[in-house]
Order: sequence, then C-alpha cells, then structure tokens
Amino acid sequence: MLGKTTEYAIRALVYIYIQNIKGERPGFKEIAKMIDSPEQFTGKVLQNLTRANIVSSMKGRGGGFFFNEPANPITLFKVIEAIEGKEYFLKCGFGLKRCDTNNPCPLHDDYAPVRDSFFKMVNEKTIQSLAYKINKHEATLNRL
Amino acid sequence: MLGKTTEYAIRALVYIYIQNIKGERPGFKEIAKMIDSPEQFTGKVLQNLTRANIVSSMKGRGGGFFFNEPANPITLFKVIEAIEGKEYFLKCGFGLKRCDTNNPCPLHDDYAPVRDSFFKMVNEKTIQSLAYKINKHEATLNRL
DNA sequence: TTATAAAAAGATACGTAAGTCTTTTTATAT
DNA sequence: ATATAAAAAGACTTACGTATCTTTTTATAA
Repeated sequence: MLGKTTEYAIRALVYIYIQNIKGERPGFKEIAKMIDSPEQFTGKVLQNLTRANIVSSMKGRGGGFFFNEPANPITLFKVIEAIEGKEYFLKCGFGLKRCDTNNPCPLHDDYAPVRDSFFKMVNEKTIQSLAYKINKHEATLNRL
Repeated sequence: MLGKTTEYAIRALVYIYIQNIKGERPGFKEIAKMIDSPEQFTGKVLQNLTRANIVSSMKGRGGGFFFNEPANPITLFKVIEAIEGKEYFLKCGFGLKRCDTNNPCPLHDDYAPVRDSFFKMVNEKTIQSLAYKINKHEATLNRL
C-alpha cells in the first residue's frame, strides 16, 4: 500500500531512534546498511524528512541524524503525510473525484471502513512504539 | 490504494455489465466517455482485461465489449490481480522481504488485519454487485 | 466485393517514483 | 589553519505507470 520511499523513511527513523537511545547519531550510510536500502537515496529521503522537521541532522565530523524531542512520539501518519502527501487517506477507492456518504460510489460503504482502519492504525503506531518492539526482540528491523 | 489503471478497469467493467443487461455491447470510446477516463488508454486496459479472460470483445462493425458468462460473478480481486499483480495483497507493510506471524516486522500484528480486511472486501465485492447498486440508484458510476 | 466500424497492435511520449553521481557546505578534530 | 568527516544540494539516470498516435486486423452491412 505504501511506496518504497515511505517504507525506507519509517525503517530509517526507527533505526535512528534506537541508536539515539544508545547515545549514537548515525549517518545515512550506516542507516542504509542497517535497514537494507539504497545508500544515496536514503540520504535524499532523510534530507526531506529533515526539511519536514520530522528528524534533525548535524553536518560535519561527528554529525548524523537524531530526534531533538524524543519524548514527543512521531506517528506513522506524520511520516506518510510528509512523503505521500496530505491526500493519501482521502482518495475514493473507485477513483471518483468526489465521493462521500451522501454521494457515494458503489464501493464507498465497504471501502471507507478499510481505509479508516488503516488511518487509525497509522495514527496509533509511532516510530517509538515500533522501536520498542524491536528492542524487546518481538520484531526485526530487517531481514538480511 | 489502487492505481488509476485498476480504477479505470473496475469502472469500465461495471459500465459494460450495465450495458450488457440492456442488450448493448459498448465500445471503448463510449465506455471512456461514460466513466470519465482517457479514451485510448481505456482501450489498452480493456485489451489487457480481454487477454486475461475477464471480459470478451468482438471486432468489426457492431463489435464491442461484453461478458460471455454474466452469471459467473467477477470479484474485484480478480481485476486487481490481473492489473496490479499476484503479489499485491502479500507485501509486508514495513517493506521487508519476508514477514509473517513467526518472524514479524514491528508493524505486522497491526498491519496484517487491515490488509486482510481489504483482501476480504475485494473478494466479496463483484462487478455485478457494484452494477446492482448503481441500477438501484444507491451509488453513481461517475461524477461529471 | 467494397465501404465502414470496431478492437488489436505497435511505437512513441509524458510524468513521477526510485536511484546514482558529483560538488558544495558545514562542523569538528588535529 | 588545515585535514577530515559528515549532511546538503544539484544534475542526471532509470524504471514504471500513465497516456497518445498511427497502423493493422477483423467483422458486418450495404
């Protein structure tokens, strides 16, 4: 459902968060290696996330990526919104320009609940909660 | 979630079915006009659906598109599978190459139910059931 | 048997996502 | 000050989804 770019973004942010807990500030080359993504492209994605104020960065020796407010959790929705665009969860599943309960497409009544449950999920899950699962060894960040 | 091509395909098939009930066999130009899609591209999409044995066609004067077994309902899944590919509902939401209950990504437990409910929905809904809703005036095919 | 109307087919173009390469800027350590 | 290590930036390439244009094939009607 999500594009590769968004998947790289989420995995990269989770890895950055895990490293930050350990007091580290990883660079994009290390990140790309650890999440199994193309190196330079991951750099570009992180550049965009930095511009969107989702993560922070420091240039120069000893620099890298980090969260300056780790207490403030980042929902997956925020990441999706930044990369896929604001409209991502608003589109009609049948492709109509306008579609709502009062003027539905023939798929609306069945599609809307699915889309809304996806929306709910990405608003509940955060970079932090995913990192927590990994640190508890309940899930893995990659499959190399 | 679905690509434009799949949306055109579903809308086109619904329109063809509705016209078939009336004893008509529409051509791609008429179809494109009625579902508000690009004319030539819709022709290509229908060509692919014909090759995939989802719909039938006749060349020459009086030709057009039709279902040769209208009693056998076509699920949306079948259309999605033909256009987006077999893997569409199998992909990991986090982007991992392999991901299942035994070896999950940190999103798996929450993503899988959403993906499965989408899968269930597209297996229940058919071109015929969507057409029925439109014929009952409970939904519209376009929004011109 | 000829004109016509339709889908099929092939070539090409456009737009955006995905990815690479090179240069520039910035901070730090020496 | 200078070398070094890092992100930022810009130009470019590739792949694919989306779309158009032209020609060919096929069936029907006249």
